[in-house]
Amino acid sequence: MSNLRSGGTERSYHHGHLRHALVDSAVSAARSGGPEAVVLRAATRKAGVSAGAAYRHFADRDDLLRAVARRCLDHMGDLIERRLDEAEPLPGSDGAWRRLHVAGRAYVEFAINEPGWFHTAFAIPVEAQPRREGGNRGLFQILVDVLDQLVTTGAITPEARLRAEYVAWSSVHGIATLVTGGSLRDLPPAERDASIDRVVRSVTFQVDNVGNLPI
Amino acid sequence: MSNLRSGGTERSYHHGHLRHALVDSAVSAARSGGPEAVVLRAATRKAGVSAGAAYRHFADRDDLLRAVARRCLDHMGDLIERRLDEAEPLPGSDGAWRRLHVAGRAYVEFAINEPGWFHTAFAIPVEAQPRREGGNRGLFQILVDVLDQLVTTGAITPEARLRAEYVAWSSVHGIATLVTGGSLRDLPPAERDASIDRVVRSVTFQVDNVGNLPI
DNA sequence: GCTATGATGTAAACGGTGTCTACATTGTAG
DNA sequence: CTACAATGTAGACACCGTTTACATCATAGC
Repeated sequence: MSNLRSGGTERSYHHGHLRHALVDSAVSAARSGGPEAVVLRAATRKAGVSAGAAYRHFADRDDLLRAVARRCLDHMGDLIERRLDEAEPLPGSDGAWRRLHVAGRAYVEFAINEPGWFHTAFAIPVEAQPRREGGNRGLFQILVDVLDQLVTTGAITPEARLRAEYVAWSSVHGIATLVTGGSLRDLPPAERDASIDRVVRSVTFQVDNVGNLPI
Repeated sequence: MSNLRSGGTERSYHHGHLRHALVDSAVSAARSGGPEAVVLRAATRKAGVSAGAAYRHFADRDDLLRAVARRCLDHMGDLIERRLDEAEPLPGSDGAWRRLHVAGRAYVEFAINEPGWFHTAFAIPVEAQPRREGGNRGLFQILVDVLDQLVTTGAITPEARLRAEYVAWSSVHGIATLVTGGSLRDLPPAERDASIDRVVRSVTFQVDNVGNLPI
């Protein structure tokens, strides 16, 4: 199986799809080992190619890591879109609230089921890419759309909409990182799930209430 | 300055405070370079000692990183305690809310002013250590105490207190990570600060409101 | 069809890293 | 004073990212 293309045909001097093969291999490694597991030489080895060959397709290791992170973000977006599609379509503001809730739960669900990919997705900054053919909208855009629906359905005021992305995202991203490898990684599963539920539910109040503190 | 103790005295075969020296050096490196900058060999070099010497004091590199992370957490706790001490002491529930707010702001303040230390603090899981002589209470305990005061002052019900740690911590930790090196790292400072403010303020509503969603 | 050229892969090296092993030196308990 | 445990050294090993000079290939233009 070494030195063969994934198809199984004997390969000649040129690989043909090396860039893709390297990313595939690194994505697979990141799934179980996180960002630290994406290592250039290992990827080239699995592709049956010399180490230097990688530099025909990536400027450096970070460049590969960025490509891997993009794929992880894609997987994440895919799951969230899928969960949104599965959600029962409630009319009006109820539906909008429901979608915010579903998206938040899916975000944490991905982090828990694919911690390696989740950590890799945020291990390196990656500029927003234009929407790919058949790809999802991207994490941030999904969130923006869901929040916009809260306004159009009259669930919240335009004032509450202001910077609501950051509020919602912070909560969900925070609990996801703390629970997967962070300081809360050893929480018993039941307590962990209850905490996630509490946090995701609380996003509602966070987004809905805007204004000055009483003090 | 090489091969000399920090005091300046010529050192003999034994260093005397090597463990401390290595941690100091690594903490200093982490301040500007984050967790990736804590490298064993560099630390031993700066201590004027051979690479292997480190293994008399640390099981491996992660063991050193853990020690560094603890110091970073200490620094974080110190700042938060300081900010809490500086806060004007309001009576009753107003004071309790104020303290929650101040602690949250201090948390993000540390992350922004010391991103290297902040990321190092959470780069590796570190078990809660018993309170050190003269040290702070530890991040989590500070939060617990602040939230308990919300109950004792009657600001929130015991029901709302349940798992409030996770709610408050998630928001604040989330915005801190997103804004320092995360996906929101390029936010213009004004927008960034406004977002932080919005998030920290929203913690109030998050903690205060508990119950089922309308849907 | 032949060939110049750019794209892609190779081989070998470099410096850096974490880690181990066998050995040297030193403080200290008995 | 001496045996021993603690601590530091020297040198090796495998691995990593990265660079350089060179080999092979696809193909555009004659």
